[in-house]
Amino acid sequence: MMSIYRTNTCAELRKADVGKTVRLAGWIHSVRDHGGVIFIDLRDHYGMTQIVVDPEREFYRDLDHWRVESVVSFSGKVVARSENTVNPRLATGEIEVVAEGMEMLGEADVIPFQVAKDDSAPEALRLKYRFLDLRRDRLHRNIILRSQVISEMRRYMTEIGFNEFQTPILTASSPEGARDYLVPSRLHPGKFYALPQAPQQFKQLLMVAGFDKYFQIAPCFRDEDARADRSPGEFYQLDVEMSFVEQDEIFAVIEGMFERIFSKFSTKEFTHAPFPRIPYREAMRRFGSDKPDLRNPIEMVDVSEHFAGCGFSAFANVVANGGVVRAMRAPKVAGKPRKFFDDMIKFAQAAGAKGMAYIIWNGGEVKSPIVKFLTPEIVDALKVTGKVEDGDALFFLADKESEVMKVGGAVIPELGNQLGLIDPNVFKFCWIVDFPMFERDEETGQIIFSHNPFSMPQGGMDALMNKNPLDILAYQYDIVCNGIELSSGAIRNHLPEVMYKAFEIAGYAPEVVDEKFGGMINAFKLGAPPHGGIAPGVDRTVMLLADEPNIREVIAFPFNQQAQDLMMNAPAEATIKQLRELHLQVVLPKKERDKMEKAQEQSKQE
RNA sequence: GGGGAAGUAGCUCAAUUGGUUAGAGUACCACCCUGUCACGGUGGAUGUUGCGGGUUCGAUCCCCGUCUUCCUCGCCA
Repeated sequence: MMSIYRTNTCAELRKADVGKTVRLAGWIHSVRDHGGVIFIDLRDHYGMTQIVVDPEREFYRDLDHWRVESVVSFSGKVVARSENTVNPRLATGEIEVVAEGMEMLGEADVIPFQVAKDDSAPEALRLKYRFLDLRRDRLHRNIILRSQVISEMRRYMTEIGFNEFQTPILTASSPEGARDYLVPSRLHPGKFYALPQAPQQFKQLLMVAGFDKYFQIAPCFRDEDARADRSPGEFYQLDVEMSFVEQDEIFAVIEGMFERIFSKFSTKEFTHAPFPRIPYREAMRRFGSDKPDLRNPIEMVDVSEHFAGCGFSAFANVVANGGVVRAMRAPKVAGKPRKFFDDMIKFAQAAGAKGMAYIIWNGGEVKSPIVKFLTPEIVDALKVTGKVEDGDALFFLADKESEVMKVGGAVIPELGNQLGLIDPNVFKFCWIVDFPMFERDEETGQIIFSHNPFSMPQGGMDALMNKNPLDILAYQYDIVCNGIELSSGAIRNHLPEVMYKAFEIAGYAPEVVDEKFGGMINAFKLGAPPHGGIAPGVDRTVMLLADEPNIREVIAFPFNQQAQDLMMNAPAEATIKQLRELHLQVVLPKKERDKMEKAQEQSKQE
């Protein structure tokens, strides 16, 4: 059906349309008033078309303003532009529309920041006027990309036999994990629903129900603080669960999904399946991180044996006391000024290191503050172990292993960035596998679950009965791209006996397990298939594809860092009536009370 | 909850060592201009320098407090 507002979009008209009478509607992107002739760029979702207006036209004389971002519709004739006025940067640049009539559909006031030009407005303002910000090219494209990525995920999952399900948004609080968002119940005074942190239990129950292959573009809610790559409040994940599978079968599904998405929506190179699998402990040892950026060639190698009993007592003592010395090779830095090395040491110290040593190999000479304490044999051995080439340097960290890993995890990306070793034009994926099932709490000394208590321990019951708990690995994995964790997943523990035993090791009696996870355990007692899954983050995936450093740039209506919606003014106070219906009473912390009293005083004075 | 950075016109920024009338670009308003596409030109209006206090003859600048925003640590099965 023909629209009364337009015959064509602003991206459609070409030379072949010359002579047609058309009607276009959109936003006034820019106005160039030359006195005798006025050019208007009319913009809609699809593109832009130049409108030519004769100022003698009645509709022009009657109008006070051509204020940008007003919504108007123009009728007129499509005309070919003369050769020297064609705009090759515009898809419609070979034609223009000579306006014969115009209708103002939605006049705009003065806008708080520019839409047409790159006006770097502060984020709070952009969030308050998000609808304006979303008109801007970059953000508009990001949100479209997000929509297309989600469509493609659905298409892929459906094609390979998965069914999409919906799970409850109002559900029960889960006792472990992140902080929940709670929703008070009106019918049940004093009781609360919780918004799901993830549909974890539901998707497992769908497997127990025999549905075999589940997916959902699932909203998840966590009341935790924000980061650049973590939006507070809510986010979306491609939630996946499969029955009768082993880890590798899940990997194949997800690798296929990422291959599909990244080949379709990015021109950059990316890792093809199978993605490298790196055991957790190896990743920590080599990169000091369980989300390594594999674009960065720098990693740690153990050189403890070379420093054991050496003349550099600071390092020799660390080794003698059970610590480690690890080296990181910085390629082609021999020409760098002293300041580079001093700054790296300062950086390491800020990350918690007591210090950082280095040795530079340059044209057969060795430069280093510590070399005078070392024999030539040790220096040569370090060169071999560190795979040093002439012009390279080694940086050394010595401490307890956990400290060295922590500092190395900070220094490695910093070195990679500073030395320009990270190629922005590739995506490097990897799986981190074999997470430990248990770890020792450093403060209390107790054995605790190190990640997910519901993962299947490798070796099953036998391992739980006979192995040192700290040596037991779980079928638990992460997928990482360019240093960003896209998802965790696991083969689940579907055997009640194994579950009770795992919880027993972590210090939970069977009654406690029944009380907290009774629903799941009962389901597992009535015939549960082996199953597992994963849930790659949609926001982070789009962030990578759009090359955006901040997750808010790929979310249409994000919270700010304080978990507020500045446009809708959320969260907001509830009315007395609402509170009464929900049987709630608000008790503000003192700080907030003081703030409110102050605000009330001020409004009284006014 | 801790640490860091920032806060000056609607927006982006400047303002010498603390110095007298706080400037520029852009947006806005008026006028001029028939081929621009970030059009150009002339002129105009626009400020509680986040807020409160202190030091000083004098504070955008120094000090204290406070608020806001971003980044970060904790947190994120």
